[in-house]
Amino acid sequence: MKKATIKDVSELSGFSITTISRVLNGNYPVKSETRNKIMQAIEELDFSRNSTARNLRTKKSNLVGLVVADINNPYYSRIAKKIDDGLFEKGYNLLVCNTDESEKKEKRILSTLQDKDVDAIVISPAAKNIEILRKLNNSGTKVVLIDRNMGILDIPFVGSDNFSESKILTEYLIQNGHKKIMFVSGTDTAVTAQDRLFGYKAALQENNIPFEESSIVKGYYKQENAYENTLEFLKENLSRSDPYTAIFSSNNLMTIGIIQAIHKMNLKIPEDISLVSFGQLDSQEIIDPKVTCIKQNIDQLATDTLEKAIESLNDNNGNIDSNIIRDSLEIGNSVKKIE
Amino acid sequence: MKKATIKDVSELSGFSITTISRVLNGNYPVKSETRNKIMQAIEELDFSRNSTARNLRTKKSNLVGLVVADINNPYYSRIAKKIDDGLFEKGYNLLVCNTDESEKKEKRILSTLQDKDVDAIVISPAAKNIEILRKLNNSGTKVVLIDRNMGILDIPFVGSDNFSESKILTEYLIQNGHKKIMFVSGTDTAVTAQDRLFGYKAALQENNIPFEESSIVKGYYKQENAYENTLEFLKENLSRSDPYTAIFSSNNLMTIGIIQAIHKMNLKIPEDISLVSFGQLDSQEIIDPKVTCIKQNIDQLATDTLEKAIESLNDNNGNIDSNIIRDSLEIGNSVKKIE
DNA sequence: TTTTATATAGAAAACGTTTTCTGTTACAAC
DNA sequence: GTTGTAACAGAAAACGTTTTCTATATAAAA
Repeated sequence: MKKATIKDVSELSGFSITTISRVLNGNYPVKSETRNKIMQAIEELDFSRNSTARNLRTKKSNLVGLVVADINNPYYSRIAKKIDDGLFEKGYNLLVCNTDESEKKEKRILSTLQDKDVDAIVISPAAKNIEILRKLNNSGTKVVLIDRNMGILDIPFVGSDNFSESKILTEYLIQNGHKKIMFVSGTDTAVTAQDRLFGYKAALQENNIPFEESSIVKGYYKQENAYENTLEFLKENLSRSDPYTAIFSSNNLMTIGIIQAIHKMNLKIPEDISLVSFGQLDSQEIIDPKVTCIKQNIDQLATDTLEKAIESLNDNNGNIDSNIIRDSLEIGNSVKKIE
Repeated sequence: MKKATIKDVSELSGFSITTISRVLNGNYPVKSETRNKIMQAIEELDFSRNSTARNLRTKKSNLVGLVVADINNPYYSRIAKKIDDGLFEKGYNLLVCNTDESEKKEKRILSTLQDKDVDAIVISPAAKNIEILRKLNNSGTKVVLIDRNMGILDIPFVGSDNFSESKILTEYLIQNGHKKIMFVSGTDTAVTAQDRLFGYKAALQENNIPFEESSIVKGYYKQENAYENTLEFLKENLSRSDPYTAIFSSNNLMTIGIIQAIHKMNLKIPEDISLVSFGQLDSQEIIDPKVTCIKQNIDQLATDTLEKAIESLNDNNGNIDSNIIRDSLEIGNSVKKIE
């Protein structure tokens, strides 16, 4: 059973292809009698437009690419959901792509998306593929950066003030008496990872606490890596003369890995070690312990991103404004006050 | 800066459009000298194929639609991730769509996907849009059902044996002395919801425990609904002469809502009330309490689904086999043994 | 030598739409 | 009456590919 085309509708109804198209698009006067006959033929043939042909002619795909590290991260899946909902209402569909934090994969994805003629790309860049993004943006594919601006200032961006918030989170630990704070870092190439580290360092410095390179454990924004490397770190920590008393996790996924590592070592939070997290855990309230964290305003982020995306799809005067989301410090019971 | 087309490559290199296409596709002999010159022109122009035009001609979109209730549910996002990874390697991209368990929205989505000429649809149907799915499948768009087979037997399916596993889970409660077991149900239209209910009923019956209609709380597979309705139920439960001692949650999301409701009532699990869940919670091990559940073998499900999808994309002899995933009963500490 | 196959390449058709031209007709304005 | 304008309709071009035909030169087979 082959799908009917406009031509079939034309033949059945006796009107030209042009007129069928006009009925479909409603952008040109058509006698209502004509329209009715055509509608009837459409009904009869169960016709619906082939959007590939349509896209070719109109140079619009009604496709938006969403490029994130991992759709399985609730942070991104919540964003995906909201954006998909909003765009679907506007007639767009979402093409979801996972970079796995790999620069190479991101390159391939962007190239694919360009070939697919997506109208816009919403991306949380894994790497500094700045030139590619800029080229896309200039060639008519609207780009919206989320979460990580990569220092690109001429493309609209929505995300957190990672530096300041990371500093606040670190200060909270310091206020509670912690001086030896281990830092589990994110992907080297991600700007957020750097900014969070800088925020941490700034807090130390302002409080005259020396920064040690050895405080940094690489977690690459991944639960698995955070688990393994934290576990190793904790083992060594046992034999230190001045052990670390707190851990700063750079994102939500790694926090889970870190908690697992702590459990594995039979340590208790916060009695044996304190923990704070940049980014909340999903269904925080049923997790033990309740982790003190920077609670990211994901709904706001998603809403703003959606708005920016739609805006850029509609008009062509590129609005380059950045949109900094205000997150909040949420106090849990994962930090012990020490002297 | 406009994107270069084959025509531009043709003009720059001096060869015909046909030959360019052949170099691109490598399906026809081309002198290596010619090829080199053309490759050079391609490089120079930074040319890449317009896949819309390509799709129109070849009648392939290299697009696969993934239709699920909510990509934000870790169950689905894990599946999405795995399928996306696998399909990307094969040159396909994933179009993610959320039905929100709405039959109407699902209809719109399927219609859109058909217009977009997707090569295949992987769907966990929200409603019994059987005819639509069948029509799609017959018209050349491969369909793979996941999680919910909707009683459609002529379309490949991958999912759990909801009836049996639900029965096992209920029996576990019964073995621990529970007789008054509240059941939080899923979406009425979803087959899984029915099967899980039937499994629960079967277990009661085999153990000579009368089934009461009032034991059922509607949760619609949504955290929010489960929270609210369970909360109400628990309030009433306080004043019962023979209070319910256990709760059976039909899926992972609702389990979270139920735990929240229990916490809200200042009740303790399992001391005050026992809880089992069909479907595990994400990062189970850091959640308090560890919920006894049917742990769904999501990786297996995703792998098998991917395999079936690729298989159906490649050849045309529709393999209709069902693929029942074996899940496991995972014992936590959320069930109290009573006399 | 003649035939047959093979490597190579281009012209043109085709995919299913939208859009640009062109052309009627009817009717108002002068 | 002519002219101008709006409503309506179709023919044909265009979007950027792939594929089918057709054609030439060369090499292998007869």
